[in-house]
Amino acid sequence: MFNMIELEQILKKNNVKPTAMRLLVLQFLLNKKSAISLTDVEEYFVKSDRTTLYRTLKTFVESELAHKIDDGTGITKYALCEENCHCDIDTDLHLHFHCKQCNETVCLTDHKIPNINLPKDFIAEDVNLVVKGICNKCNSN
Amino acid sequence: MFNMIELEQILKKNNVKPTAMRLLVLQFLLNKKSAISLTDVEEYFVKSDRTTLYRTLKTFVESELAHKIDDGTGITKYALCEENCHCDIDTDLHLHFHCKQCNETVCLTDHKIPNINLPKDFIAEDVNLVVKGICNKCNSN
DNA sequence: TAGTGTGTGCAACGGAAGTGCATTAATTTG
DNA sequence: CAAATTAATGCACTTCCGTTGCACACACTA
Ligand SMILES: [Mn+2]
Ligand SMILES: [Mn+2]
Ligand SMILES: [Zn+2]
Ligand SMILES: [Zn+2]
Repeated sequence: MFNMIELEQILKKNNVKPTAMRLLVLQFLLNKKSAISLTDVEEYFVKSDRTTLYRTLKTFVESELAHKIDDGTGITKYALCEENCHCDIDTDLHLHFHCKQCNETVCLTDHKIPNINLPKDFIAEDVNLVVKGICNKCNSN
Repeated sequence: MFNMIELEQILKKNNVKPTAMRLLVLQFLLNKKSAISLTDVEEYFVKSDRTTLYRTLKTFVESELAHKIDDGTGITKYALCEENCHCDIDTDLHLHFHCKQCNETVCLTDHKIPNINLPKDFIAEDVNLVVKGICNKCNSN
């Protein structure tokens, strides 16, 4: 996948100091196909503290390296942003899909959020679109 | 607004036994223009217990009298369904708007959720579309 | 090397949803 | 009508997750 040098560059590009933990969490996120929760990271890095991981993810979100996902499960998920993403409402926001069977949440980055007509005087600043159902993997089993 | 007889009929129509508390909560919901949280109800009915109100709302949702709204604030909101609503994915689901200023969440029942194209083998069973920003009221002040 | 700032770990807190169980109210049945 | 059954309510308690405060460790800079 990615070696440490590459991981470092990703962090530096987003003005995040490449500490050991951050590099590992970044690697973890890169290897995951679906969105992950704090608990997921916690269970993987048993040696590290929950708070550190929490703040690592927070740092990633604040530096636009990752985005938070509210998939309606009540558990906040995280996923890496795509290259050059600024979580812009018109160009970057995409659909999220939560599978009720395998309980995984995925970014459908190809499915941008459709333009939404709001009533007069409403101003949109952020949009969240989540579809729940059965994912492709679970469906073909 | 609605008198007790009418309120009773609404409950009975949805096979909910019209207890005193349920009638009052129904009335409260009917008078509210925006979606309400359990805490909202709790603060209004100080004499009643939170659990009772919690279960009242739960009963309403289960009997399709009301629907739950996850507006991304982390606090579950509730709003009455429209006449003949069955929370059907194709016909009933609508857009929700959360105002960052007044902190209110409203149902935009006229704005049905647009048809969403999913990748192959994905099955949609539920959709949640929430727009955050500034509402019409806050915008005109 | 001393000093300053940032990152990490431990502990504790807070809000909100949910559950178990006893009590009370309503409804059915003899 | 009285007894028995069922449903609703109230209180206490739990759980889960996100978050914060503070002390210590590490890293960089003067
Ligand atoms: Mn995403
Ligand atoms: Mn609604
Ligand atoms: Zn699945
Ligand atoms: Zn507003």
